Amino acid sequence: MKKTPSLTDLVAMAGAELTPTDRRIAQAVLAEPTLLAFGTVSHLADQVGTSRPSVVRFAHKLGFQGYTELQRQVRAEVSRRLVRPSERIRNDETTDTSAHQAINDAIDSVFEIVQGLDIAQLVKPIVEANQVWVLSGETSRAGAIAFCSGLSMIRPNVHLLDDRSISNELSNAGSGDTAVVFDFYRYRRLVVTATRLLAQSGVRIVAITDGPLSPLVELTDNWCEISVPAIGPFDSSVPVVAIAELLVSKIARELKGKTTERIDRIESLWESTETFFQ
Amino acid sequence: MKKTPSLTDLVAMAGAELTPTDRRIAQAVLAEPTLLAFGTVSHLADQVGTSRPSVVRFAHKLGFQGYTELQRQVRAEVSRRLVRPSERIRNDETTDTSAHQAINDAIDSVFEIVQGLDIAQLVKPIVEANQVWVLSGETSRAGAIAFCSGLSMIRPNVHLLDDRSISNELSNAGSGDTAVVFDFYRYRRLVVTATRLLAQSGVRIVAITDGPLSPLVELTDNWCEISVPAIGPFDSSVPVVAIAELLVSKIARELKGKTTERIDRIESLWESTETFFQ
DNA sequence: TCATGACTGTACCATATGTTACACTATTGA
DNA sequence: TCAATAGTGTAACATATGGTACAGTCATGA
Repeated sequence: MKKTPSLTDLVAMAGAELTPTDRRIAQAVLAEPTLLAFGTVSHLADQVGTSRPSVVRFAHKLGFQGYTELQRQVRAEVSRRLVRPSERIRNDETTDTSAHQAINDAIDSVFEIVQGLDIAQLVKPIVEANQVWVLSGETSRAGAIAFCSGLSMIRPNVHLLDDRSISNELSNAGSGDTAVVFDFYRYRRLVVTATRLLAQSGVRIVAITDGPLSPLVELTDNWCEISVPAIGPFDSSVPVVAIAELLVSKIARELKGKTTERIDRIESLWESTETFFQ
Repeated sequence: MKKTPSLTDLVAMAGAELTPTDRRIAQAVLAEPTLLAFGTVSHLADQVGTSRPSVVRFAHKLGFQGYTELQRQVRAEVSRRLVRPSERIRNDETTDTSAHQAINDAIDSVFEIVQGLDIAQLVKPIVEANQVWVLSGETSRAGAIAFCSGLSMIRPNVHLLDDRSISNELSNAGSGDTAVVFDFYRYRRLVVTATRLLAQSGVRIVAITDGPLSPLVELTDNWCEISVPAIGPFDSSVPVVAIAELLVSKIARELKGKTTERIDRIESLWESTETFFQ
């Protein structure tokens, strides 16, 4: 029992009482629903090769008061198809595992971005950099930590800047370096201004942030958008950590030969200082 | 080099020269592109709470001759998404998809644990604690950061112990306190020994670790098992961060009313120190 | 053959829509 | 404090749009 019958259903219902012209319209519209979702009466009429009134009559036959109403119906249908499949499920079953869903969606979108976007754009400056400086806001701190932790294993000269070290260390950065900045809405003033300073001194910027409206975006072309879900009342850093680790793995692949050597070195260093328990 | 820049790209390009109203429009449109694809100037203006001319000006700022042209662009973008919704599967780099799978599985198991296990066992000592001490190994550092960051918002006396502070601070811990320890295979010697010392001085231990064989397990009954997936050649901290944030949200629910007062204080502090950019 | 009815296009209208010019307001800098 | 400027809304306008009445066309049956 559907509350809203689909366009196909409506055409089927109208069925027998459709005139030849109606059928041509139906055919066109079923093949390309955007004609109806986006187009005007005139446009659709032209496409089908008929007159505007015929289109309106078609809408009447389908049980609508006019073209406008039919269009509204089709647009709703199209909108539903646009949202992510998992979201569709969530909307259907109102479970209270919303945090779980939100995180899964966010993770999915992270991988989507990594595959779709030109990730090499983000990786290249980090690989080539003389020194790498990492900055982060509050919710993104965990991501920055994960990034530094991983990146330190595969290349030298990785520095994590926090509130204390930032003012001292900033002067050591210069042309040939790259700064990787993690920050999200309620963008931290200190982080933004520091990034701006770095950009001005010729440091290449790679930004992980939450959208084109972020103040970080205007400082670089190498940025990537991450959506931040909520766990309970707080913003989650899970997706940030995920993208951070993905970046590291991409960089590792790029560095190839040099990488294994360095990891071995670090591992032996750790073992010699008895950092590990087993 | 994209032939047709996406809406996101366009907003990013316009960047700095967007007025506050422009940004409100951009935000609305990025969150819900159908507003632009389907809606009229009036409708969008109403949704955003502005006037029609502002919407048209927004289109101009993005480099279009008018709203109509901007709409055409967005419709094309939306149409593309309708035709091939499986754009995600396009690139099949096996490393990514397997990492994706691994992370999703790990996240799933985290939520299973949280729902299945008696999570109250972990939450209770933290809620009741006089002071909370947080320790972590290397891969779990990000989780510890996330945990501290969240927990500090909702209760006082949360201390993150790192290699430097651990020897000094350890003596401040005692009966009535709780230590939350994150550590995984290749257990960090410093963390394990410190935890043992804490346990001996009557500090309650909550451990997030990787199984019953962990040296942390023999120090407490309040522990929970997390599986660590791999992203490329590295261990991922994503599940640790997830469980950390889930713990925080559970604790927040437990503390209920007491938290709001503290959060308000922190907020006003942030405001007076102008911590944030916007 | 004509009459009937269904089907389709033309002509027209009220309204909604995108757009522009202009006026008002708030903010900035001297 | 005042002038200048950027930002935003009001008013007006030409056009596009959905809708309807009416006329023309075609097929069918007597």
